[in-house]
Amino acid sequence: MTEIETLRHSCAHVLATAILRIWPEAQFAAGPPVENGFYYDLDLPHRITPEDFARIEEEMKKEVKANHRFERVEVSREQAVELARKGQLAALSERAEPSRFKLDIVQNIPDGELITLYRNGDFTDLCAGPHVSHTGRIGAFKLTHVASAYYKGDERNPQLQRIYGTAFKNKTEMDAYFKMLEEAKRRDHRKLGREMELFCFDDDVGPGLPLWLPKGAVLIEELEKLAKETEFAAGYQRVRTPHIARKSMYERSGHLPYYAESMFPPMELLEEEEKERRNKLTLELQQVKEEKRTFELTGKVLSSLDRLEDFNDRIHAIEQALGNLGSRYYLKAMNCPHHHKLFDALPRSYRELPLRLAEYGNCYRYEQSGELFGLMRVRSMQMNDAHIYCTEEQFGQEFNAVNEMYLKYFQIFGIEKYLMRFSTHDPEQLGQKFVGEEELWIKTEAMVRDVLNKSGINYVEVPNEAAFYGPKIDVQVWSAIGREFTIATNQVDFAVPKRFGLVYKDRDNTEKTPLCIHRAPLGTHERFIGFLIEHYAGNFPLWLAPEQVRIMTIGDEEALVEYAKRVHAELRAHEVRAELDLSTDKINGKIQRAEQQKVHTMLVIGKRDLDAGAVSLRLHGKGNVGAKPRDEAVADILASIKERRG
RNA sequence: GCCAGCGUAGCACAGAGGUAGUGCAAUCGAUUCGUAAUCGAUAGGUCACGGGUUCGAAUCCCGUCGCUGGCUCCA
Repeated sequence: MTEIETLRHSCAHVLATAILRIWPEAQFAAGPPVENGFYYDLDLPHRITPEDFARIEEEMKKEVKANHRFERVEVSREQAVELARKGQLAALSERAEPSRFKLDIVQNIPDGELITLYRNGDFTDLCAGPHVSHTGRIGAFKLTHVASAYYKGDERNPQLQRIYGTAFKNKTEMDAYFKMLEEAKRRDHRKLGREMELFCFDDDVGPGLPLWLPKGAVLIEELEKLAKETEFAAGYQRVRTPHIARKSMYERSGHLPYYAESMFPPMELLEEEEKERRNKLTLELQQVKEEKRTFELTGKVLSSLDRLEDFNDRIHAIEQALGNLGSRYYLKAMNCPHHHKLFDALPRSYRELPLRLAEYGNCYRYEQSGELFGLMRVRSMQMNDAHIYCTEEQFGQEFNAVNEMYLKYFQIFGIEKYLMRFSTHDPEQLGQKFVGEEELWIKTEAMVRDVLNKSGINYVEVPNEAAFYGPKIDVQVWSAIGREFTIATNQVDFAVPKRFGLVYKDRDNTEKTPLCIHRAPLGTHERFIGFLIEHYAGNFPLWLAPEQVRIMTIGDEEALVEYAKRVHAELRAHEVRAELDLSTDKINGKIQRAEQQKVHTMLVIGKRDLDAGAVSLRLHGKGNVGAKPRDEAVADILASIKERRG
């Protein structure tokens, strides 16, 4: 535990002490330090609200001022259990009620582990420590919010009240922290998205379904352009698939019923014609089954079928046709099955591999309402998806190429703070959580690890987190307000192609099942753009900026306006997103507005510029950078856009 | 989905039982200006929605929807 964590952990004890002074009946569960502070979970009939904070903080101040020593006491398990039963853990003094959660926690401490208590003043808690020496060491603290949390994080357990707070060595550090939080809030993509008119939500459309305004659509189109160029150069082929598919496909893929809850409920269609067909098929099925029974019992052949397998095949075919009747269509929650179908649409040869099918696919996932979060967690998303079908021999190289593509993108966007999380299988759970292909697991994981090590990327390996069909790499980033998100993913799949019966004809004329790499380096437009808004604080580089150039005149003399219009037309002819501000505001007002709207480049044109055939250049956030000949300025802008520079 | 808080004009906010207010943005007019706000006028609201209490509800109560902070979840 770091020094600051220790301090915050101690503050959690002080919080518990204060709460007990006000509500002696409070029952405490766990109170650890967390990333920017600490919390304590408690059960209390009174619902604590932010209005109570002042009162609680008042009591906490008294504890800090009293400067009690944190005293460490080692006890045996029996002693700890006894104290919990007597209600003396996470408590001020003896009380009738046992310390319920502490009792449970004590009983779950593994044998042989040292059990310690910590005392500050008349408060005693079960705690492994460490703590600061005295409560007075807590220089500054503040309760921040109250939330609820399931005991031990398990949905089946009761919900407790969780009080969050933060603490620092001194007030200066705490003030700096809250200032930083304010700064982060200014970057919040939800706020900037509204202010910059990038996207919006509408109650009639539905929660988690973002609508992209023209300026946001620009970001989407630019990212797609980048992806298409990059993927074209890397040998990908673009495909397009529908947004819906029949239930049968998701049964085959294995996504149903496991993921049905995360999918929008199906659309059910059963038209007259289909009803008739259902009756016909049902009759036929009965007939074939009867014939099969007769065949089994007597060996007599009543139809064209004359082998048991033929009967079974026929029955299976009818059942399948029936299953597709009265069609249930699902909105796709992932693109892979559709792409698998495209792989399967043509006979494939080893000569075609690796086959890389790419699409910005629209997916729909019915995320829990409480999970929705701006653009970062939505219900409709446009995914930078592609599936690479390859042989085992090709896998290492393909996976590495994908990885390099990630790094290329990160470089373009200047993304430095990220973490690659390599999720692997758990040998204990083969055949249950993970497909039972031990050799392939070990082999592909070794290949992935090798790629990661060779590229020198910082990564952590997380066992037991892989997809059921193979190991994966998730790229984690953090939003302005500190939430962690997977921004991109790269997964190996050696199971689903088999379920789809995907095969290619190999050199030796045998049919083989390809490996599949699922990859989405730019994740979804929604999350990626949400992240970029915060990453750039809305100040997009020129090539991405929704409004790249704004031309504004000083005054509205006819010759000036003509000149400005010519510059404007020239830029637009080169597909530069340039706008013209011919309003009657003073130049200061025009600049103010353009700065607030985060227009990347401002071309100020006054009489001096007109006479010199120049334009005065101003860059958002950087101020006036001086005049330049008009041709030079235009050429610079075009070059910067082409090279995707700032 | 669960717990809690919040929904007032496009945006940021005020009003806390007696019939709706400010700033910015918008619209119209005047202003002609060299790098972050020229002046004036006008318009804009079923106070999220539905029900209840009351002589009277934006305000109090209940329900629904949405948002926010957490928890759970995240192929």
